[in-house]
Amino acid sequence: MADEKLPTRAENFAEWYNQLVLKADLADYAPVRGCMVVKPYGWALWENCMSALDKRFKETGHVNAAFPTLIPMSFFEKEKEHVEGFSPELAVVTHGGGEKLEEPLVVRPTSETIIGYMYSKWIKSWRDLPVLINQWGSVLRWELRTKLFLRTAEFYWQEGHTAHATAEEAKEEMFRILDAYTDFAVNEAALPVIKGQKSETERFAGAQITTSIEGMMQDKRALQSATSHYFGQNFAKAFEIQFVDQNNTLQFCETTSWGLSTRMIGAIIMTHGDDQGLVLPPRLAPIQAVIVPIYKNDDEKSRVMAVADRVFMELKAAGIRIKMDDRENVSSGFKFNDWEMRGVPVRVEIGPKDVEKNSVALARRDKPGREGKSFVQQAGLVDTINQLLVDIQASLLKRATEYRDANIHDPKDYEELKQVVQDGWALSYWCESKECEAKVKEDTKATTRNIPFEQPDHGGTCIVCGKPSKRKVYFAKAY
RNA sequence: CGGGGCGUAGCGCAGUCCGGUUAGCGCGCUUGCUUUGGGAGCAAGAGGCCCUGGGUUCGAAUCCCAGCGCCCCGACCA
Repeated sequence: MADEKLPTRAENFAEWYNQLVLKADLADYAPVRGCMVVKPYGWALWENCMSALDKRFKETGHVNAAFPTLIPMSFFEKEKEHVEGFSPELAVVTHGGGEKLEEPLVVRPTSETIIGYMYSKWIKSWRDLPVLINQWGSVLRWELRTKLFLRTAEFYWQEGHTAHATAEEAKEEMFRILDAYTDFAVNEAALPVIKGQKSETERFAGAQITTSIEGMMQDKRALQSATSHYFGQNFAKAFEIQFVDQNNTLQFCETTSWGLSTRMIGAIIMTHGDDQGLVLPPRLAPIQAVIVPIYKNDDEKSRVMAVADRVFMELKAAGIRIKMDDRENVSSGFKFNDWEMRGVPVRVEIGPKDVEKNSVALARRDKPGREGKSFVQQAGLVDTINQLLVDIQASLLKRATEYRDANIHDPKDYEELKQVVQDGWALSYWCESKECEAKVKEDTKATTRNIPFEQPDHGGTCIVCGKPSKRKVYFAKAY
């Protein structure tokens, strides 16, 4: 329950975030270091993310399945880059049933290996392709520094794994999913993310191409919100995923994988939240509107509740996710603050005055104080609230987009780049050499986020070394 | 793994330097009454292996030794 105020975002953004997650009742710390418990309210938000994404996966021909949590250790040694990338953060099971295991088992940090192994058994012919499987589950990475939702040891996500006959098809798949992620982020979560390709240093262990969507948080740090990878034949060769093509020739498959995690919830919090607490986009909010009935005595209570109950039934019947706050032991003022902390988009206040005037008071979460309050007729309330939810969704996206654009800079030279990435992003030409990338990181702690697909129609010169450069890249400090 | 901080009621802390009867405070919780349009008030209650183990002492939350755990800042990462 929201029992006291948050630090302001300006005061201490990190602490604002930590306390908000707990006070909005999204999650709690688990007894194991770095692990979190996702509480019912947080899980309801994740469920809404899941169904919006799952719908998009199904629409593009994907099916769900479930692969095991435990993976033989030897699987990780089959792909060189993959093992280098993941071995430091593996959790390993060495005993079972009271006996030491012959081969240690890894708690999956990601499932390319086990799924690759299974695909090698399932795929024989070009007729078996493509295989388009997704799984919803959790994975475990022994992270050294954790933060609720942004980086926990165990986290919930979906991971899609696909196998194709040709490189073209596999790359198309990677982009198709990246587009689905972007559509979800923009139109469901109201996050104006940027699509692009990761640099060689930043890409996934074992991938040939990694693409990502990147969002700007209110502290102007970047958050990689989802990734989609093209592996070429790397995993197919490591796990012998082969098929006979139409010319009766044995070929290796081309594979992809892609994932979006509960980290998305962190992105929503840090993009839309304000000093009063969470602000949820209506399309994903577990509760879209809450009714707070206000009364002084039994007589008022019976009159107010008659109206409140009727309004509740109407809104519910119209498909609005509605909650009645009929708690008797806390004041109205407390309830207002409590629901603001939890980010409910619309609050419906109904008191004796409203009963008399056939009105209700509406408060929209995206606009604080008096500005967000309006007094409307009970008649037509379903339409009024539906419209308000649409408005809020749009205004959150607009606000976040304007904020992002206002904080992306085009520095003139390297000196200016060093300055702007301290409190914003730079979009600059880069020669794509590791040396220049490393220099920026060394000097500023900013890394390349991605090379956006939208590029100017002409090249330029690298902001670091001055050599000719074809494409611009985003530099930013990241989570 | 380096640097810093901290383990005392469900949560947040004081008390520890300088050992001494019954270990406090705020919030929360329980019960009752009054309240309720922006975080209510009063009253009465419940709730403690003072992180663990060992030592010093007539006596340890307090001093000493060892261990465990957590948080923050770095290196590593969705």
